[in-house]
Amino acid sequence: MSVVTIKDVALRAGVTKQTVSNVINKRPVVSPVTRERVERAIAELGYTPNLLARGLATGQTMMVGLVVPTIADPFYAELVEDLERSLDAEGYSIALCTTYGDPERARGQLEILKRRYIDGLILADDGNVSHHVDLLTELGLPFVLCASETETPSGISVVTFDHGHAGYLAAQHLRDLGHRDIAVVGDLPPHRVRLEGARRALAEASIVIEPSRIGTARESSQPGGFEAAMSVLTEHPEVTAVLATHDLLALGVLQAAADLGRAVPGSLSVAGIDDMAEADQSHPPLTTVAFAKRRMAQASTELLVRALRSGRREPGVTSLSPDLVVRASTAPPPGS
Amino acid sequence: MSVVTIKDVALRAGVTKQTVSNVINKRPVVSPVTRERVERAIAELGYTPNLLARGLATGQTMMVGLVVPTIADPFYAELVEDLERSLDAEGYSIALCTTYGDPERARGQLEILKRRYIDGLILADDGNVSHHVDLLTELGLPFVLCASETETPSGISVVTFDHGHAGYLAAQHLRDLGHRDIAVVGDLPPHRVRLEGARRALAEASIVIEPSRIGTARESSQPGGFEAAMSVLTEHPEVTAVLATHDLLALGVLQAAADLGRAVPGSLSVAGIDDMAEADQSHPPLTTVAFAKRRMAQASTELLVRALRSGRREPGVTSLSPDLVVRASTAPPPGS
DNA sequence: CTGAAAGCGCTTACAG
DNA sequence: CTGAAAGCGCTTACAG
Repeated sequence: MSVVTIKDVALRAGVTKQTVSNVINKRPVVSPVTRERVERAIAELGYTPNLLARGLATGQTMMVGLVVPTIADPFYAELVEDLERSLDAEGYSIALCTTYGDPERARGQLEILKRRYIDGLILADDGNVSHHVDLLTELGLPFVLCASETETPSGISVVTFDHGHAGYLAAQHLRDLGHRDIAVVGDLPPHRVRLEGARRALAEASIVIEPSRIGTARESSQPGGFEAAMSVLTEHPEVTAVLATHDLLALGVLQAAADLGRAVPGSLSVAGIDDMAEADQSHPPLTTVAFAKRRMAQASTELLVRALRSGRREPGVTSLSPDLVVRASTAPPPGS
Repeated sequence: MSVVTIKDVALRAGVTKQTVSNVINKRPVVSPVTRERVERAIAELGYTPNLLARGLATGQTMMVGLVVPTIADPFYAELVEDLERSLDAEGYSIALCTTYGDPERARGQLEILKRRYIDGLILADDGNVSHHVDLLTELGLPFVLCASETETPSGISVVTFDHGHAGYLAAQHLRDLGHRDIAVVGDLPPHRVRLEGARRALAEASIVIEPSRIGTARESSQPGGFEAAMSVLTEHPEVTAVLATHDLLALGVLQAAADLGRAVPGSLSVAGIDDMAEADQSHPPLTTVAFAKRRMAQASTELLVRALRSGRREPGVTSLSPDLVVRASTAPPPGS
């Protein structure tokens, strides 16, 4: 345990500690020869500034809090890893907090972070946004919100994905393949924006999604997608492509297609949205629209760092564009 | 941003700050009436001690570093989440570092953690154990190592799983179902201990694993398991059960069984080891042996906290017992 | 360009 | 049981 302090360095270099401090902080007020001497002393002693003390003196801890509902969900795990990477690149360390979606726990965690005098924080929406936002503004820390959903509270910095464009891209892809008889599986409230985007893409080719071809899933899950797909596909065997508003639903659609003897993509094309890890491993691998967590991480970091440097809030919504990922579950309609 | 300090509280309560400090730290030297007055002032002002300042004064930051190779791997993600939970329960916050398996990066991260004066750290083995151990002892911080593999450097605190017992449990299960013609897929160097355990269990029923029935996989992956299983099962069609030394391999075995027209578990039983998330979602769901990350997290936390309190190292290996998880991929051999 | 002083917010002996 | 002092390791004006 090296307990070497700035005082030791000063002693060894034959100067006072504020001169050492000046050298460390690269203040251009130190004569080259003195600097050189101090630097040698630092190297010889293996000195490295105590961040706690510095934090207390400057009010800057170079530490940011990361608040996520859980890390067991791969989406958040990836996001946290990407955030760690981008924040690390800016010199910030990370204090990780998980809330399990519990507002009480979140409050406790935030209290502690505040007592640690972190510089700011990034939190991933876990559905309790409004609650957290109140709490956060109360704490007075700069923060940015990574919103996975479409609701975006105003007056704060939020980074989100353009869900409408996601729907647009998926539908555009199916449309460009030549599909005209397209069904939608999903129609869950949080996916409405995606559906609208899909409508827009199809409208460009004068294709209208018939209401009867929209299968409302009871929940965004594989079974949910399965049931909805079974019902839509048996009622509308003429459908050649299904757009699922989430990969989980799409996985269920794949299952339904197998049960109905519809080869994918030979007889039926299936596209999802999200690009979760499983999308890559389904049979066949799923064509989908990816939300790039890394970009979300970078944008969030950038926003926070800028706010930290400038010292003022920059409220507003940054909407990230998703990417189409074409895999093997989509093809032109049969007989084209 | 509440900037209320101990001084403000003292002022309001009409005492000096060290009396406030005494109240906060529950030192039994304060008269009830003074305490009451101080506590009211604290409540009224919403005072909460600055952990940075306290850390500087006491040398205790109540912060521990968590060093893992990645969080994108669900194993580590779960472990980190469980560690966060158990450490939080002990009052510790977490500084998260990912190394990506890069020793250089690990060194950098550890340097920073040291400068933050964290109290101790827990790190998950990423294969560079020995490297890290040197670095860590050099840093002089109390730490415990979560070793997922079997190699356990001595002289330090390490928590690991009993891999031999894992193999034993899997083999015992197959044995007790009545299987005698058992093949093994795996045989990778890191899985040797598991294989030994399996041998032990089978030996108790006088069953010997014929060397020709051991399929050596080129790597611990689904394709690796598939290839090894194809070769063993075609050469030894009499085999009624396969023990894979890892779930990934077992998933490959399942695939091979499907290709060979062997129904699982009707015609062939398959057991894995690890209980990764996918094991629950295969067809059929995989019988396996689970390594309880939560227990690993708890044991590690306990060890570290004890070391922190006692102020001295407690080197040694804590070997955690795994659990058999029976799902649908195993059954008695056909015709029994 | 360098040094003496005060302060960040807390705690820890140590007198009274 | 309470208060005055010194210190944790750093930084920030401010004289020289």
